[in-house]
Amino acid sequence: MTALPVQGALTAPAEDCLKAIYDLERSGQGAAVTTNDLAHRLDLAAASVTGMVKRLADQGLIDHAPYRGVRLTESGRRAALRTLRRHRVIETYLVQVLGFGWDRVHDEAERLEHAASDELVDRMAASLGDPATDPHGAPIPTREGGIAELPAARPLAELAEGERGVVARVEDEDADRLRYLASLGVVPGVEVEVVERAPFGGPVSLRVAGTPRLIGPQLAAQVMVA
Amino acid sequence: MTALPVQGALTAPAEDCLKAIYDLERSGQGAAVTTNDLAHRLDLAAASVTGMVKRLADQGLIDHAPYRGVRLTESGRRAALRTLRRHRVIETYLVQVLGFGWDRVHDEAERLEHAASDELVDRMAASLGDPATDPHGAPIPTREGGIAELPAARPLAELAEGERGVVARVEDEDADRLRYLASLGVVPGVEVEVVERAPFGGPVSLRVAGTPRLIGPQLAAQVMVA
DNA sequence: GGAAAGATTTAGTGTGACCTAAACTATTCT
DNA sequence: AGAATAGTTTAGGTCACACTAAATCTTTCC
Ligand SMILES: [Mn+2]
Ligand SMILES: [Mn+2]
Ligand SMILES: [Mn+2]
Ligand SMILES: [Mn+2]
Repeated sequence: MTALPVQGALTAPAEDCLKAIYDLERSGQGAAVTTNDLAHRLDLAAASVTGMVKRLADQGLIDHAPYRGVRLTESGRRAALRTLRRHRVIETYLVQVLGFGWDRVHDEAERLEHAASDELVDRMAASLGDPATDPHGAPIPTREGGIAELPAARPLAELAEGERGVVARVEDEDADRLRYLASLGVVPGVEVEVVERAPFGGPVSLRVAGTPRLIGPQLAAQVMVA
Repeated sequence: MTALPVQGALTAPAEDCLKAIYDLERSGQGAAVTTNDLAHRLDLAAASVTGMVKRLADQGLIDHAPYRGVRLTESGRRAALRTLRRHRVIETYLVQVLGFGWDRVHDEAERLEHAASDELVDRMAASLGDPATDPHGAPIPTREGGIAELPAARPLAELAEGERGVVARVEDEDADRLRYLASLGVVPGVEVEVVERAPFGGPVSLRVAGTPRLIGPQLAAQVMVA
Protein backbone atom coordinates (compact mmCIF):
# COMPACT_ATOMS: atom_id res chain seq x y z
CA MET A 1 0.00 0.00 0.00
CA THR A 2 2.93 2.31 0.55
CA ALA A 3 3.71 4.61 -2.36
CA LEU A 4 7.33 4.32 -3.33
CA PRO A 5 8.78 6.89 -5.69
CA VAL A 6 8.54 5.62 -9.21
CA GLN A 7 12.11 5.40 -10.39
CA GLY A 8 15.66 6.34 -9.62
CA ALA A 9 13.96 8.35 -6.93
CA LEU A 10 13.87 12.00 -7.90
CA THR A 11 11.35 13.95 -5.87
CA ALA A 12 8.62 15.95 -7.56
CA PRO A 13 10.19 19.32 -6.63
CA ALA A 14 13.54 18.12 -7.98
CA GLU A 15 11.97 17.04 -11.27
CA ASP A 16 10.17 20.33 -11.62
CA CYS A 17 13.37 22.19 -10.94
CA LEU A 18 15.29 20.25 -13.57
CA LYS A 19 12.54 20.92 -16.07
CA ALA A 20 12.70 24.62 -15.27
CA ILE A 21 16.47 24.68 -15.69
CA TYR A 22 16.16 22.91 -19.01
CA ASP A 23 13.66 25.45 -20.22
CA LEU A 24 15.58 28.47 -19.04
CA GLU A 25 18.79 27.12 -20.53
CA ARG A 26 17.10 26.81 -23.88
CA SER A 27 15.59 30.28 -23.93
CA GLY A 28 18.63 32.08 -22.48
CA GLN A 29 21.25 31.55 -25.21
CA GLY A 30 23.85 29.36 -23.63
CA ALA A 31 24.07 31.39 -20.43
CA ALA A 32 23.96 29.65 -17.06
CA VAL A 33 20.60 29.74 -15.31
CA THR A 34 20.50 32.01 -12.29
CA THR A 35 18.97 31.38 -8.90
CA ASN A 36 16.66 34.31 -9.34
CA ASP A 37 15.34 33.12 -12.68
CA LEU A 38 14.57 29.77 -11.12
CA ALA A 39 13.00 31.31 -8.05
CA HIS A 40 10.72 33.40 -10.23
CA ARG A 41 9.84 30.50 -12.48
CA LEU A 42 9.16 28.07 -9.67
CA ASP A 43 7.51 30.68 -7.48
CA LEU A 44 9.88 30.02 -4.60
CA ALA A 45 12.07 32.19 -2.40
CA ALA A 46 15.60 32.44 -3.79
CA ALA A 47 16.99 30.79 -0.65
CA SER A 48 14.80 27.74 -1.29
CA VAL A 49 16.25 27.45 -4.76
CA THR A 50 19.78 27.53 -3.40
CA GLY A 51 18.86 24.59 -1.20
CA MET A 52 17.35 22.60 -4.06
CA VAL A 53 20.31 23.44 -6.26
CA LYS A 54 22.70 22.06 -3.68
CA ARG A 55 20.82 18.79 -3.53
CA LEU A 56 20.71 18.48 -7.31
CA ALA A 57 24.42 19.26 -7.57
CA ASP A 58 25.16 16.58 -4.96
CA GLN A 59 23.30 14.11 -7.14
CA GLY A 60 25.35 15.11 -10.15
CA LEU A 61 22.36 16.44 -12.05
CA ILE A 62 23.61 20.00 -12.36
CA ASP A 63 26.86 21.91 -12.07
CA HIS A 64 26.66 24.81 -9.71
CA ALA A 65 29.17 27.64 -9.70
CA PRO A 66 28.16 29.59 -6.60
CA TYR A 67 27.00 33.13 -7.40
CA ARG A 68 27.39 32.26 -11.06
CA GLY A 69 24.48 30.00 -11.84
CA VAL A 70 23.67 26.49 -12.75
CA ARG A 71 23.92 24.20 -15.76
CA LEU A 72 22.42 20.76 -16.40
CA THR A 73 24.84 17.85 -16.62
CA GLU A 74 24.20 15.16 -19.16
CA SER A 75 22.33 13.08 -16.61
CA GLY A 76 20.36 16.13 -15.49
CA ARG A 77 19.38 16.78 -19.08
CA ARG A 78 18.19 13.22 -19.45
CA ALA A 79 16.11 13.51 -16.29
CA ALA A 80 14.63 16.81 -17.44
CA LEU A 81 13.69 15.36 -20.81
CA ARG A 82 12.11 12.33 -19.20
CA THR A 83 9.88 14.54 -17.10
CA LEU A 84 9.13 16.75 -20.08
CA ARG A 85 8.13 13.72 -22.11
CA ARG A 86 5.79 12.56 -19.39
CA HIS A 87 4.27 15.99 -19.06
CA ARG A 88 3.65 16.44 -22.75
CA VAL A 89 2.41 12.94 -23.44
CA ILE A 90 0.00 13.26 -20.54
CA GLU A 91 -1.28 16.63 -21.74
CA THR A 92 -1.83 15.26 -25.20
CA TYR A 93 -3.60 12.18 -23.91
CA LEU A 94 -5.89 14.20 -21.67
CA VAL A 95 -6.92 16.43 -24.58
CA GLN A 96 -7.19 13.84 -27.31
CA VAL A 97 -8.56 10.86 -25.44
CA LEU A 98 -10.29 12.17 -22.35
CA GLY A 99 -11.71 15.37 -23.78
CA PHE A 100 -10.07 17.92 -21.53
CA GLY A 101 -9.81 21.49 -22.78
CA TRP A 102 -6.30 22.56 -23.73
CA ASP A 103 -6.38 25.19 -21.01
CA ARG A 104 -6.93 22.66 -18.22
CA VAL A 105 -4.33 20.00 -18.86
CA HIS A 106 -1.19 21.75 -17.75
CA ASP A 107 -1.87 21.69 -14.02
CA GLU A 108 -3.08 18.11 -14.15
CA ALA A 109 0.05 17.05 -16.04
CA GLU A 110 2.22 18.98 -13.61
CA ARG A 111 1.15 16.51 -10.93
CA LEU A 112 0.76 13.32 -12.94
CA GLU A 113 4.22 13.64 -14.52
CA HIS A 114 5.71 12.64 -11.16
CA ALA A 115 3.46 9.67 -10.56
CA ALA A 116 3.15 8.00 -13.96
CA SER A 117 5.56 5.19 -14.80
CA ASP A 118 7.50 5.13 -18.04
CA GLU A 119 5.38 2.24 -19.13
CA LEU A 120 2.15 4.15 -18.62
CA VAL A 121 3.49 7.11 -20.53
CA ASP A 122 4.70 4.90 -23.34
CA ARG A 123 1.32 3.21 -23.58
CA MET A 124 -0.43 6.55 -23.71
CA ALA A 125 1.96 7.76 -26.39
CA ALA A 126 1.54 4.56 -28.40
CA SER A 127 -2.24 4.79 -28.23
CA LEU A 128 -1.92 8.30 -29.71
CA GLY A 129 0.40 7.12 -32.47
CA ASP A 130 3.48 8.64 -30.82
CA PRO A 131 2.63 12.26 -31.46
CA ALA A 132 5.45 14.72 -32.10
CA THR A 133 3.96 17.70 -30.30
CA ASP A 134 1.66 18.40 -27.38
CA PRO A 135 -1.60 20.38 -27.60
CA HIS A 136 0.27 23.67 -27.24
CA GLY A 137 2.69 22.86 -30.02
CA ALA A 138 5.66 21.88 -27.84
CA PRO A 139 7.76 18.97 -29.12
CA ILE A 140 7.47 15.70 -27.18
CA PRO A 141 10.82 14.09 -26.31
CA THR A 142 11.17 10.50 -27.44
CA ARG A 143 11.42 7.48 -25.20
CA GLU A 144 15.14 7.46 -25.97
CA GLY A 145 15.63 10.99 -24.74
CA GLY A 146 15.85 12.83 -28.03
CA ILE A 147 13.91 15.97 -28.76
CA ALA A 148 13.12 17.64 -32.06
CA GLU A 149 14.53 21.12 -31.86
CA LEU A 150 11.67 23.12 -33.25
CA PRO A 151 12.47 24.67 -36.59
CA ALA A 152 13.18 28.38 -36.13
CA ALA A 153 10.01 29.83 -34.68
CA ARG A 154 9.80 33.53 -33.83
CA PRO A 155 7.50 35.34 -31.44
CA LEU A 156 4.51 36.79 -33.21
CA ALA A 157 5.45 40.10 -31.61
CA GLU A 158 8.55 40.23 -33.80
CA LEU A 159 6.93 39.74 -37.17
CA ALA A 160 7.00 42.77 -39.46
CA GLU A 161 3.79 44.24 -40.84
CA GLY A 162 2.58 42.18 -43.74
CA GLU A 163 4.43 39.06 -42.67
CA ARG A 164 2.50 35.79 -42.33
CA GLY A 165 3.23 32.62 -40.51
CA VAL A 166 1.72 29.52 -39.05
CA VAL A 167 1.23 29.36 -35.29
CA ALA A 168 3.71 26.76 -34.07
CA ARG A 169 3.41 26.97 -30.33
CA VAL A 170 1.95 28.92 -27.43
CA GLU A 171 2.98 29.13 -23.81
CA ASP A 172 0.85 26.69 -21.84
CA GLU A 173 1.08 27.73 -18.22
CA ASP A 174 -1.74 30.21 -17.98
CA ALA A 175 -5.22 28.79 -18.48
CA ASP A 176 -6.94 32.15 -18.96
CA ARG A 177 -4.49 33.11 -21.64
CA LEU A 178 -5.00 29.81 -23.43
CA ARG A 179 -8.76 30.17 -23.35
CA TYR A 180 -8.48 33.68 -24.75
CA LEU A 181 -6.14 32.63 -27.53
CA ALA A 182 -8.46 29.79 -28.46
CA SER A 183 -11.37 32.23 -28.60
CA LEU A 184 -9.35 34.26 -31.12
CA GLY A 185 -8.59 31.16 -33.12
CA VAL A 186 -4.88 31.47 -32.36
CA VAL A 187 -3.97 27.81 -31.98
CA PRO A 188 -1.10 25.75 -33.41
CA GLY A 189 -1.47 25.14 -37.14
CA VAL A 190 -3.46 28.24 -37.95
CA GLU A 191 -2.11 30.86 -40.35
CA VAL A 192 -1.83 34.42 -39.08
CA GLU A 193 -0.81 37.63 -40.80
CA VAL A 194 0.42 40.75 -39.06
CA VAL A 195 -1.59 43.62 -40.51
CA GLU A 196 -0.24 46.43 -38.37
CA ARG A 197 1.93 46.91 -35.34
CA ALA A 198 1.23 49.96 -33.24
CA PRO A 199 4.49 51.44 -31.86
CA PHE A 200 5.45 51.94 -28.19
CA GLY A 201 4.08 48.62 -27.02
CA GLY A 202 0.76 49.11 -28.73
CA PRO A 203 -1.50 46.30 -29.94
CA VAL A 204 -0.73 44.03 -32.87
CA SER A 205 -3.47 43.77 -35.42
CA LEU A 206 -3.74 40.39 -37.07
CA ARG A 207 -5.69 38.47 -39.60
CA VAL A 208 -6.40 35.00 -38.23
CA ALA A 209 -7.89 32.66 -40.79
CA GLY A 210 -9.41 35.67 -42.50
CA THR A 211 -10.83 37.35 -39.40
CA PRO A 212 -9.23 40.57 -38.13
CA ARG A 213 -8.03 40.41 -34.51
CA LEU A 214 -6.16 42.65 -32.10
CA ILE A 215 -3.84 41.36 -29.40
CA GLY A 216 -1.53 43.01 -26.90
CA PRO A 217 2.22 42.90 -27.33
CA GLN A 218 3.07 40.79 -24.30
CA LEU A 219 0.61 38.16 -25.43
CA ALA A 220 2.02 38.36 -28.95
CA ALA A 221 5.43 37.67 -27.46
CA GLN A 222 4.25 34.29 -26.26
CA VAL A 223 2.86 33.03 -29.52
CA MET A 224 5.55 31.43 -31.67
CA VAL A 225 5.08 31.35 -35.42
CA ALA A 226 7.05 29.57 -38.09
CA MET B 1 5.14 24.92 -12.85
CA THR B 2 4.87 24.29 -9.13
CA ALA B 3 2.86 21.25 -8.15
CA LEU B 4 0.26 22.10 -5.54
CA PRO B 5 -1.59 19.28 -3.82
CA VAL B 6 -4.74 18.52 -5.68
CA GLN B 7 -7.50 19.22 -3.17
CA GLY B 8 -8.28 19.93 0.42
CA ALA B 9 -4.63 19.07 0.81
CA LEU B 10 -4.25 15.60 2.22
CA THR B 11 -0.75 14.23 1.70
CA ALA B 12 -0.21 10.92 -0.06
CA PRO B 13 0.84 9.12 3.15
CA ALA B 14 -2.23 10.49 4.91
CA GLU B 15 -4.53 9.28 2.13
CA ASP B 16 -2.91 5.85 2.16
CA CYS B 17 -3.31 5.67 5.91
CA LEU B 18 -7.00 6.56 5.77
CA LYS B 19 -7.53 3.92 3.11
CA ALA B 20 -5.78 1.35 5.28
CA ILE B 21 -7.91 2.27 8.29
CA TYR B 22 -11.06 1.99 6.18
CA ASP B 23 -10.05 -1.44 5.03
CA LEU B 24 -9.06 -2.74 8.44
CA GLU B 25 -12.25 -1.37 9.97
CA ARG B 26 -14.27 -3.28 7.43
CA SER B 27 -12.52 -6.59 7.89
CA GLY B 28 -12.22 -6.44 11.68
CA GLN B 29 -15.86 -6.53 12.76
CA GLY B 30 -16.52 -3.16 14.32
CA ALA B 31 -13.36 -3.17 16.43
CA ALA B 32 -11.08 -0.13 16.48
CA VAL B 33 -8.02 -0.38 14.27
CA THR B 34 -4.78 -0.79 16.17
CA THR B 35 -1.46 0.90 15.62
CA ASN B 36 0.19 -2.43 15.01
CA ASP B 37 -2.29 -3.49 12.35
CA LEU B 38 -1.68 -0.23 10.55
CA ALA B 39 2.07 -0.47 10.90
CA HIS B 40 2.02 -3.94 9.42
CA ARG B 41 -0.31 -2.97 6.62
CA LEU B 42 1.58 0.19 5.69
CA ASP B 43 4.97 -1.36 6.25
CA LEU B 44 5.98 1.31 8.73
CA ALA B 45 7.41 1.30 12.25
CA ALA B 46 4.67 1.49 14.85
CA ALA B 47 6.07 4.79 16.11
CA SER B 48 5.64 6.29 12.66
CA VAL B 49 2.01 5.27 12.66
CA THR B 50 1.48 6.97 16.00
CA GLY B 51 2.81 10.16 14.44
CA MET B 52 0.56 9.92 11.40
CA VAL B 53 -2.40 9.08 13.59
CA LYS B 54 -1.84 12.23 15.63
CA ARG B 55 -1.85 14.37 12.53
CA LEU B 56 -5.00 12.74 11.18
CA ALA B 57 -6.74 13.12 14.53
CA ASP B 58 -5.79 16.82 14.59
CA GLN B 59 -7.46 17.18 11.22
CA GLY B 60 -10.59 15.54 12.50
CA LEU B 61 -10.31 12.59 10.14
CA ILE B 62 -10.06 9.94 12.83
CA ASP B 63 -10.77 9.53 16.52
CA HIS B 64 -7.84 8.25 18.49
CA ALA B 65 -8.13 6.71 21.93
CA PRO B 66 -4.49 6.30 22.98
CA TYR B 67 -3.51 2.68 23.53
CA ARG B 68 -7.00 1.73 22.34
CA GLY B 69 -6.96 2.29 18.61
CA VAL B 70 -8.39 4.47 15.95
CA ARG B 71 -11.70 4.94 14.14
CA LEU B 72 -12.58 6.96 11.05
CA THR B 73 -14.81 9.97 11.53
CA GLU B 74 -17.44 10.72 8.94
CA SER B 75 -15.09 13.08 7.13
CA GLY B 76 -12.30 10.55 7.34
CA ARG B 77 -14.55 7.95 5.80
CA ARG B 78 -15.40 10.29 2.96
CA ALA B 79 -11.71 10.97 2.33
CA ALA B 80 -10.93 7.25 2.40
CA LEU B 81 -13.68 6.49 -0.08
CA ARG B 82 -12.57 9.26 -2.40
CA THR B 83 -9.08 7.79 -2.51
CA LEU B 84 -10.47 4.30 -2.93
CA ARG B 85 -12.61 5.47 -5.83
CA ARG B 86 -9.60 7.02 -7.52
CA HIS B 87 -7.54 3.92 -6.98
CA ARG B 88 -10.11 1.54 -8.37
CA VAL B 89 -11.18 3.66 -11.29
CA ILE B 90 -7.54 4.08 -12.26
CA GLU B 91 -6.88 0.35 -12.01
CA THR B 92 -9.87 -0.40 -14.16
CA TYR B 93 -8.92 2.19 -16.74
CA LEU B 94 -5.36 0.94 -16.97
CA VAL B 95 -6.54 -2.62 -17.59
CA GLN B 96 -9.46 -1.94 -19.88
CA VAL B 97 -8.22 0.99 -21.91
CA LEU B 98 -4.45 0.90 -21.78
CA GLY B 99 -3.95 -2.84 -21.81
CA PHE B 100 -2.08 -3.31 -18.54
CA GLY B 101 -2.08 -6.74 -16.96
CA TRP B 102 -4.23 -7.00 -13.83
CA ASP B 103 -1.14 -7.82 -11.81
CA ARG B 104 0.61 -4.57 -12.68
CA VAL B 105 -1.98 -1.91 -12.03
CA HIS B 106 -2.05 -1.82 -8.25
CA ASP B 107 1.33 -0.15 -7.76
CA GLU B 108 0.67 2.32 -10.53
CA ALA B 109 -2.71 3.22 -9.04
CA GLU B 110 -1.15 3.51 -5.61
CA ARG B 111 0.78 6.51 -6.89
CA LEU B 112 -1.67 8.00 -9.38
CA GLU B 113 -4.53 8.03 -6.87
CA HIS B 114 -2.81 10.94 -5.13
CA ALA B 115 -2.15 12.97 -8.26
CA ALA B 116 -5.30 12.58 -10.33
CA SER B 117 -8.02 15.21 -9.98
CA ASP B 118 -11.64 14.26 -9.36
CA GLU B 119 -12.42 15.43 -12.86
CA LEU B 120 -9.85 13.12 -14.41
CA VAL B 121 -11.13 10.17 -12.41
CA ASP B 122 -14.71 10.97 -13.34
CA ARG B 123 -13.81 11.18 -17.01
CA MET B 124 -12.04 7.85 -16.84
CA ALA B 125 -15.00 6.30 -15.08
CA ALA B 126 -17.44 7.79 -17.58
CA SER B 127 -15.43 6.50 -20.52
CA LEU B 128 -15.69 3.03 -18.97
CA GLY B 129 -19.43 3.34 -18.44
CA ASP B 130 -19.10 3.88 -14.69
CA PRO B 131 -18.06 0.34 -13.81
CA ALA B 132 -19.18 -1.10 -10.48
CA THR B 133 -16.04 -3.10 -9.71
CA ASP B 134 -12.34 -2.93 -10.40
CA PRO B 135 -10.33 -5.66 -12.17
CA HIS B 136 -9.90 -7.58 -8.93
CA GLY B 137 -13.59 -7.54 -8.15
CA ALA B 138 -13.55 -4.76 -5.55
CA PRO B 139 -16.52 -2.37 -5.61
CA ILE B 140 -15.82 1.16 -6.89
CA PRO B 141 -17.22 3.92 -4.68
CA THR B 142 -19.42 6.41 -6.50
CA ARG B 143 -18.65 10.05 -7.09
CA GLU B 144 -21.09 10.84 -4.29
CA GLY B 145 -19.20 8.70 -1.79
CA GLY B 146 -21.43 5.68 -1.69
CA ILE B 147 -20.13 2.15 -1.94
CA ALA B 148 -21.91 -1.06 -2.72
CA GLU B 149 -21.34 -3.37 0.19
CA LEU B 150 -20.45 -6.56 -1.57
CA PRO B 151 -23.09 -9.21 -1.18
CA ALA B 152 -21.90 -11.77 1.35
CA ALA B 153 -18.75 -13.26 -0.10
CA ARG B 154 -16.78 -15.89 1.79
CA PRO B 155 -13.15 -16.89 1.49
CA LEU B 156 -12.69 -19.86 -0.79
CA ALA B 157 -10.81 -21.48 2.07
CA GLU B 158 -14.05 -21.73 4.04
CA LEU B 159 -16.17 -23.50 1.47
CA ALA B 160 -17.11 -27.06 2.31
CA GLU B 161 -16.23 -29.93 0.03
CA GLY B 162 -18.67 -30.06 -2.84
CA GLU B 163 -19.67 -26.42 -2.55
CA ARG B 164 -19.51 -24.20 -5.60
CA GLY B 165 -19.37 -20.48 -6.03
CA VAL B 166 -18.41 -17.70 -8.36
CA VAL B 167 -15.15 -15.89 -7.72
CA ALA B 168 -16.17 -12.40 -6.59
CA ARG B 169 -12.91 -10.81 -5.63
CA VAL B 170 -9.22 -11.42 -5.03
CA GLU B 171 -6.67 -9.48 -3.01
CA ASP B 172 -4.81 -7.21 -5.37
CA GLU B 173 -1.62 -6.19 -3.61
CA ASP B 174 0.72 -8.96 -4.65
CA ALA B 175 1.53 -9.11 -8.34
CA ASP B 176 3.02 -12.61 -8.25
CA ARG B 177 -0.06 -13.98 -6.56
CA LEU B 178 -2.32 -12.33 -9.13
CA ARG B 179 -0.32 -13.76 -12.00
CA TYR B 180 -0.50 -17.18 -10.46
CA LEU B 181 -4.23 -16.99 -9.89
CA ALA B 182 -4.75 -15.84 -13.46
CA SER B 183 -2.71 -18.79 -14.68
CA LEU B 184 -5.11 -21.07 -12.78
CA GLY B 185 -8.09 -19.30 -14.25
CA VAL B 186 -9.15 -18.04 -10.85
CA VAL B 187 -10.43 -14.58 -11.78
CA PRO B 188 -13.63 -12.75 -10.85
CA GLY B 189 -16.69 -14.20 -12.54
CA VAL B 190 -15.42 -17.73 -12.92
CA GLU B 191 -17.20 -20.62 -11.23
CA VAL B 192 -15.20 -22.80 -8.88
CA GLU B 193 -16.07 -25.95 -6.99
CA VAL B 194 -14.24 -27.25 -3.94
CA VAL B 195 -13.56 -30.91 -4.60
CA GLU B 196 -11.59 -31.73 -1.51
CA ARG B 197 -10.01 -29.96 1.43
CA ALA B 198 -6.99 -31.59 2.98
CA PRO B 199 -6.97 -31.14 6.78
CA PHE B 200 -4.28 -29.41 8.89
CA GLY B 201 -3.71 -26.55 6.45
CA GLY B 202 -3.34 -28.79 3.47
CA PRO B 203 -4.14 -27.84 -0.10
CA VAL B 204 -7.61 -27.24 -1.45
CA SER B 205 -8.45 -29.09 -4.57
CA LEU B 206 -10.73 -27.26 -6.95
CA ARG B 207 -12.46 -27.55 -10.23
CA VAL B 208 -12.10 -24.27 -12.11
CA ALA B 209 -14.22 -24.09 -15.22
CA GLY B 210 -13.94 -27.84 -15.48
CA THR B 211 -10.19 -28.10 -14.95
CA PRO B 212 -8.90 -29.61 -11.67
CA ARG B 213 -6.58 -27.34 -9.70
CA LEU B 214 -4.78 -27.39 -6.36
CA ILE B 215 -4.12 -24.29 -4.29
CA GLY B 216 -2.65 -23.68 -0.85
CA PRO B 217 -4.84 -22.66 2.08
CA GLN B 218 -3.43 -19.17 2.61
CA LEU B 219 -4.02 -18.36 -1.03
CA ALA B 220 -7.51 -19.81 -0.79
CA ALA B 221 -8.15 -17.45 2.11
CA GLN B 222 -7.68 -14.49 -0.17
CA VAL B 223 -10.07 -15.52 -2.89
CA MET B 224 -13.61 -14.46 -2.09
CA VAL B 225 -16.49 -16.38 -3.61
CA ALA B 226 -20.20 -15.64 -3.67
C1' DG C 1 38.49 53.06 -7.06
C1' DG C 2 34.81 52.74 -3.93
C1' DA C 3 29.98 52.80 -2.65
C1' DA C 4 25.40 51.43 -3.68
C1' DA C 5 22.40 48.09 -5.71
C1' DG C 6 21.21 43.70 -6.74
C1' DA C 7 21.76 38.86 -6.55
C1' DT C 8 23.06 34.96 -3.91
C1' DT C 9 24.17 32.29 -0.13
C1' DT C 10 24.08 31.25 4.88
C1' DA C 11 21.72 30.95 9.24
C1' DG C 12 18.00 29.75 11.71
C1' DT C 13 12.82 27.84 11.83
C1' DG C 14 9.04 24.89 10.95
C1' DT C 15 6.44 20.87 9.07
C1' DG C 16 5.67 16.17 7.44
C1' DA C 17 7.42 11.83 7.32
C1' DC C 18 10.21 8.47 8.42
C1' DC C 19 13.58 5.85 11.86
C1' DT C 20 15.50 3.45 16.55
C1' DA C 21 15.57 3.07 21.42
C1' DA C 22 13.44 3.82 25.71
C1' DA C 23 9.41 4.44 28.54
C1' DC C 24 4.98 3.34 29.42
C1' DT C 25 0.18 0.87 29.44
C1' DA C 26 -2.83 -2.98 29.11
C1' DT C 27 -3.48 -7.65 29.15
C1' DT C 28 -2.56 -12.14 30.25
C1' DC C 29 -0.71 -15.77 32.99
C1' DT C 30 0.73 -17.88 37.05
C1' DA D 1 -2.29 -9.88 43.07
C1' DG D 2 2.04 -9.34 40.76
C1' DA D 3 5.00 -10.18 36.97
C1' DA D 4 5.89 -11.07 32.34
C1' DT D 5 4.53 -9.96 27.64
C1' DA D 6 2.75 -7.57 23.98
C1' DG D 7 1.38 -3.39 22.21
C1' DT D 8 1.78 1.70 22.17
C1' DT D 9 3.59 6.06 22.87
C1' DT D 10 7.39 9.28 23.81
C1' DA D 11 12.01 10.91 23.06
C1' DG D 12 15.37 12.06 20.08
C1' DG D 13 17.37 11.98 15.35
C1' DT D 14 17.42 12.55 10.10
C1' DC D 15 16.05 14.30 5.61
C1' DA D 16 13.60 17.10 2.01
C1' DC D 17 11.44 21.24 1.36
C1' DA D 18 9.66 25.37 2.29
C1' DC D 19 10.14 30.19 4.73
C1' DT D 20 12.40 34.96 6.61
C1' DA D 21 16.31 37.63 7.94
C1' DA D 22 21.08 38.41 7.85
C1' DA D 23 25.47 37.98 5.67
C1' DT D 24 28.18 38.05 1.57
C1' DC D 25 29.49 38.40 -3.15
C1' DT D 26 29.21 40.76 -7.96
C1' DT D 27 28.24 44.26 -10.76
C1' DT D 28 27.37 48.70 -11.85
C1' DC D 29 27.74 53.47 -11.60
C1' DC D 30 29.68 57.72 -10.16
MN1 LIG E 1 2.31 22.03 -19.83
MN1 LIG F 1 5.39 18.91 -11.92
MN1 LIG G 1 -5.34 -1.98 -5.85
MN1 LIG H 1 -1.32 5.39 -2.53
